Amino acid sequence: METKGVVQNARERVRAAVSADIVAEARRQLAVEGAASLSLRAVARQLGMASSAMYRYFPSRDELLTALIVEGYDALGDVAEGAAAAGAGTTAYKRFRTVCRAIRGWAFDHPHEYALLYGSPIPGYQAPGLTVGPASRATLVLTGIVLDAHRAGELTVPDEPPLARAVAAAVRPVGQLAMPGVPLSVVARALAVWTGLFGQISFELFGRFDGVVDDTDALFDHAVTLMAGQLGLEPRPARHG
Amino acid sequence: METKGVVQNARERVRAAVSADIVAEARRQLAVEGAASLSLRAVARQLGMASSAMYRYFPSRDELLTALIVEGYDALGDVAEGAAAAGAGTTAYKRFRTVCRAIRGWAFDHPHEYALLYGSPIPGYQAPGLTVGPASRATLVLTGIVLDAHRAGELTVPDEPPLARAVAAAVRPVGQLAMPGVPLSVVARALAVWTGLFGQISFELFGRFDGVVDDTDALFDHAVTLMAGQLGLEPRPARHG
DNA sequence: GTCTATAAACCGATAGAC
DNA sequence: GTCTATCGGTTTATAGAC
Repeated sequence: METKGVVQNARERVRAAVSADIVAEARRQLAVEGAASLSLRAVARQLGMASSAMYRYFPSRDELLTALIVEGYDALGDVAEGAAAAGAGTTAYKRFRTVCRAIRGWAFDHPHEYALLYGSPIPGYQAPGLTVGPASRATLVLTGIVLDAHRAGELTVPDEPPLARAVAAAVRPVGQLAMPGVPLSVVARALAVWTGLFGQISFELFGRFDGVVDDTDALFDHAVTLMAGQLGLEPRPARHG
Repeated sequence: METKGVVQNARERVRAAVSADIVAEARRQLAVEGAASLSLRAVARQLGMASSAMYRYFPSRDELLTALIVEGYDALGDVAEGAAAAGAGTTAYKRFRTVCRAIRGWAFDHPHEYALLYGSPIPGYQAPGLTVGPASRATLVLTGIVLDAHRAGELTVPDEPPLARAVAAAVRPVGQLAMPGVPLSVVARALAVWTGLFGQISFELFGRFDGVVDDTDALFDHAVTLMAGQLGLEPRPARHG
């Protein structure tokens, strides 16, 4: 029993190592070529393996893609969480800026991975359920800042007409899940900021600003300022109310 | 001379017709399969042509892609301009809503074409210069609304700290081009709204709201309301000042 | 300008020996 | 679990007859 256990552990370890090599090489190719032209054969070739050997590790190309997607979401999640942790103790406003900039930084360092996560869907590929956990990490960091700000009284609830009933119903579930206690109007704004942030990054990364705006660094910083304002996050926290 | 001219015209007409057929079929396939798997051969097969015959019309796959992109921008531009024209005479606020909804509607009717225009860049494909004209049509409709609102005094210039110098410098050129006379702070907000609009549509279309928000219709309408507010467009125009 | 034929690749996936 | 060999398909692009 003991021996078999050891062997099995050794085997599993080797298997895990090879599996990691495959994902690493796939990620390398993704970074160069993009997701569309990722192929099992090319990965196998580069690794000196037979293409058929891949199927012991990934039953299909889509499984490999899923692994890459999960890895990407986790990498981005790490970055976002790290930035938030580094900003612990400062204002929510400052933390928000830091996290936004960190997310953008990761996107620029890994453009193809970013495109894999937030760009066009890959035709014929359906993401399995296990991607939703890692996918929500970066988002939860942002909503967490809003939640913290609200609890700390650093959040100026905007003065606006009440939400239409359909809007309130639409945002209530995600609000209760990610920002319990935060007014639904702020939840709706947080969703708009969330899409705005990734819209900004995507526009930059996908070249939509080419020939329109040169200094996209400055533009991004200003966009983040506008987003913070939309959320009611002020540079100097308002008096607690 | 005359005869030759007629023949040449007839030839050109046939050529243009076949060329249009090719683009139409390619667009049909794009709608089903997505841009990544668009192939000259498949188009030829469906049209009953030899694959080699395609090269008389499009010297490479990229040229066909360019034709599709230009066609897509023009279709979206038509929709946006049509919506703006239909809203002529009403408030800028209303026109803005109508145009946003029209753009979203087109995107949902042509998801793959939208992805081609506003999704991940296609690896290895470089858009030639002649796409920038059609590409800017929809955008100019949006900036045109802001410009009109400003001229009509329907635009409440937001109360905010002055722009950082780098931001002002970054947005000045596009402001002078698309919204001459409009304060740069509003130009910057218009850019943010522009990215926010397409970010919202992309998030919806690419499934980023799946499991987060169900009623994306209501969410979109509310997002547009927030955007209008950001621009200083109010449902009831403020007193001219 | 359209055709056949072909070159020279590529792909995912599987069968079966070892 | 890795290999060879293969199936059955795909692609872009070109050559040359008609």
